[in-house]
Amino acid sequence: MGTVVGTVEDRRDMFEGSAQTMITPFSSTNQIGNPVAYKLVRVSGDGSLVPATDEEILEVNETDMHIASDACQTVGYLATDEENSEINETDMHIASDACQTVGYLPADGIPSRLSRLESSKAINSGLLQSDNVQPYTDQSNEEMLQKVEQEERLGNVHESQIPSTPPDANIQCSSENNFFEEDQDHHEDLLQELIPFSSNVQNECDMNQSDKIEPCSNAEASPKETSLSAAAQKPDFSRVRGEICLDNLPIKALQETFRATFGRETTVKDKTWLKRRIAMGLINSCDVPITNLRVKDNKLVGNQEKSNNGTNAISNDMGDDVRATKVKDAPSSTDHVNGHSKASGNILGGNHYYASDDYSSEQRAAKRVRKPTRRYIEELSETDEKQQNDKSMIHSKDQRLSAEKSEVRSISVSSGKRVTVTRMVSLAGSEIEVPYVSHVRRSRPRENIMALMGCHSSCLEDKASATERNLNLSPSQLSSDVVNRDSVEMSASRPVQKEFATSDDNNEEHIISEVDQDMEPEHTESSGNSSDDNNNIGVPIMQGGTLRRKHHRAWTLSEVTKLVEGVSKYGAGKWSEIKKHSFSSYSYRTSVDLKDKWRNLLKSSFAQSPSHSTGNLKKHGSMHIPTQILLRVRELAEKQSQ
DNA sequence: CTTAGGG
DNA sequence: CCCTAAG
Repeated sequence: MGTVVGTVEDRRDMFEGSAQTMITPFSSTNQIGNPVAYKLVRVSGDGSLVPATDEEILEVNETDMHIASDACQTVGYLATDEENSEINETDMHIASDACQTVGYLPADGIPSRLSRLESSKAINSGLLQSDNVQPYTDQSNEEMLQKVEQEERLGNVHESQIPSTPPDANIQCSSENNFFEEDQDHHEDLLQELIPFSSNVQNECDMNQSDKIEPCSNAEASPKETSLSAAAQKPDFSRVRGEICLDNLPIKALQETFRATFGRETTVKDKTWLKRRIAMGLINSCDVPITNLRVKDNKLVGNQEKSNNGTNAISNDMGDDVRATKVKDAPSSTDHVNGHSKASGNILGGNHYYASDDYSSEQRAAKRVRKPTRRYIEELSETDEKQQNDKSMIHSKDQRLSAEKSEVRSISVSSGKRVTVTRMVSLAGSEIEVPYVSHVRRSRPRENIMALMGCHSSCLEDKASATERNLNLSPSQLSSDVVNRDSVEMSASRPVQKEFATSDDNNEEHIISEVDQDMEPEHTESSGNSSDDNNNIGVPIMQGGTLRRKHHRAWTLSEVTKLVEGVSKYGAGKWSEIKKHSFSSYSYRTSVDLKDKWRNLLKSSFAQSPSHSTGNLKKHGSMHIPTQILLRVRELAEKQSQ
């Protein structure tokens, strides 16, 4: 790595020193050794950029992050506790629509606010949203860009377009974030875009990283620096891209790039989003067979560009640049993340698309911050468990945030409404980012998930594979990673499942139950059930040995009958006996189950028998147990008690 | 491991 | 159903 231009420090200085908010980095124009300068600009009607006035700036400051635009996403990187708290304190009311802004916060204390302001400003001004936005660049740059843009258009005309993709797991992310609610049009677009990638959480992360990096990238790159500086004078499209300075490109250009990169068109006009996607594609190709290895935590990303070919592209430079960028990141990430070469640092932001992104970027951004240690993680999990018990913890995400100091947290505001805090969880050696949700499940993974997975195998598989791919830090590890896959899937699937289910935890169960019900009929008892626990349910057992919740199995009348018989024969409390004799064929009914069921029967029988003649029927969904049986149960119960 | 109970 | 404390 050679000279670094526009390092964090530089930026900080910028922030502190000048009233100007920096939105657009002059990456291409940066001279080595010169700090990156950002200028706040406004896009005027004709698409030209107008430097922000002091008033505007002030306005921004006053805005305090209340962004009304649609679908804006702001990401704050928190490097320190202070910052975290700061953010927490501040309300981020962002309602946006497809904008995404990322703010970098230096580890030291640079006011998080600034970054936000940056974003908000940009959004407010419409920079991100307008199609014709021209990056604020040098004249030469502008020219170049325009040219490039034209060229790209021409060149890319023939390219295939895939307007929309079938909704899939990705949606989950959006749904999670209330995407739909905000702005449908935009969101739809976004969704479309997201879908393909959603499967790959990691991509998201990568995207973030790249994105994040982008602004600073020029400064970072060592090897390319020379070229960069040279390029600075004469921006060349490829060059620009190589630098990953997508910032300078107009939306159209970005879209083109996107198309070139992913082979399909994008309707998204969100610059940030586009940049991200592109970067993602370049860095981590999800779909690209040529997998690059990315060492998540650290350094290295050997990546290849996806199919940049189409466009002028990103060519080699891109790769290098990216790498360089990564490298730069690497150190920081390495520091905090953990020295483990394993690079367990894969981050999955299943639901929280952005969150994950944030996180990753955060890592990079904040050198000081260290990734949660394993121990820490454990603590966290513990905390979570506690949380369940303690409600106080639950809703106070913010508090938690502040409370957990050393931890790096990413906060993402999606759709402007919710601030999501994520935490890292380690699964099978890989770390996964999990959203902090109030209703975090218990430590135990649910089998339901598996069921879901099975049902949506296609989606899930894709996801899984994608995830896996991404997760793999190094080629060699790929193979080994498979082991982790399960866990990964689990984590990944969760979000997905949510998607399908519409968000409630319970959904999963319901879905499964449905399956069960279908196969359940009484006769099954005879032998079918006996076949085995897993199959019957239709829920494959989880390979990894991950515990999955027993699939909910409704008790059939026959089972109840048998149970009653068993009780009468062997007596209540002899569950193991009963199980052995009467339920030998039902492997899925354990003695505990019998006991529980009996308890329920008793309850219902006593509750209901006193009632009227028709008392058989229970109001609720529970199965109607014939009065006879209930009577018998009562009888037995009384007998037992005696 | 089997039971009982609480969750 | 899950989890756990007790025999």
